[in-house]
Amino acid sequence: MQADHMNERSLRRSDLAQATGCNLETIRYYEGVDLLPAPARTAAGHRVYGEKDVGRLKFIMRARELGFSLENIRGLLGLGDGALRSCAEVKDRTELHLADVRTKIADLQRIEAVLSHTAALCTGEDRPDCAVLDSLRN
Amino acid sequence: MQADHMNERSLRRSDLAQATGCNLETIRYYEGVDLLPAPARTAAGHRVYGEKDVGRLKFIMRARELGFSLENIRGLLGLGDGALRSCAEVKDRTELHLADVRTKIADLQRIEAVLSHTAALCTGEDRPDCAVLDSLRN
DNA sequence: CTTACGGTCTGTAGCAGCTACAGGAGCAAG
DNA sequence: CTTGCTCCTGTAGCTGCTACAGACCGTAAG
Repeated sequence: MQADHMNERSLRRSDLAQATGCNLETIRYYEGVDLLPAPARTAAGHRVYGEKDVGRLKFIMRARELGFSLENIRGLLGLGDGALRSCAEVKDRTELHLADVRTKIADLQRIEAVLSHTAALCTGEDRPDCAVLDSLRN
Repeated sequence: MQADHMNERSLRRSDLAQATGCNLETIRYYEGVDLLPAPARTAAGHRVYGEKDVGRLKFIMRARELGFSLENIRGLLGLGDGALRSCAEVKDRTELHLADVRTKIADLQRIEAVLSHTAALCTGEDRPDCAVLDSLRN
């Protein structure tokens, strides 16, 4: 990291990784799938990033933590099919995603119920028959 | 489907798919990854299945529905590193998986909380600023 | 100046767990 | 015999990375 001209620091790829907590290779991957813009290069071809890239990558990572797909994030970033027009569109996408998350929670809760029920039936003894296997066999 | 010799019906791959609800190609895939045994073949090389295969595939599918990985299912089926010895081992695996499921539920619930909170802040108006995006930007 | 050690570059293969094709052969009915 | 379906194999694609190999580059020590 070194001073550039005014207040833009120049970051190497490893600096960007460090600044965001993102994996080094993932940065290159995100560039490849058009989530991060192709950065400037040094004469030798090394990528040079700035503060804007830090912000954008952090945005992406936070959205990933919330379970948005890369496709969805492209939408949130205003890429893809035309720029995002309004708050209303973002809200729509968010609510669709929220519905998805709620469905997943419900599914997992059903699974949790079945698993905890059958596990409770297990004696834990050394016999070869097993309540879990029986329930899977029907 | 036709009578074989005694009470074993012979099933083609499509019959097995139909009988279990499994995708046709997935059956071949499961054979490739050693979840289903390589079946007998007709003279022309077509796979021939029996009732045991139906049971085994149904077992696999039910375990998949409960979120077990193929690796785990191999374990439950007594493949992999030596046959499964006892009910106790199955119970162990089940409880490990159960813990995993509970962790995923907790994660998704945190996500749900954040998403529903930020979505609620949205006015849904046509202005370009957005509570969701702001929260992602920090 | 040279040498060593790291960083960076590219492209590609690998992970799970399928799904879907292409291109060829077989089989049953009309 | 031909039509139309199934079946066969192998391989590529999907998501979201991660991890190499092999080639450069850049810097600091000796």
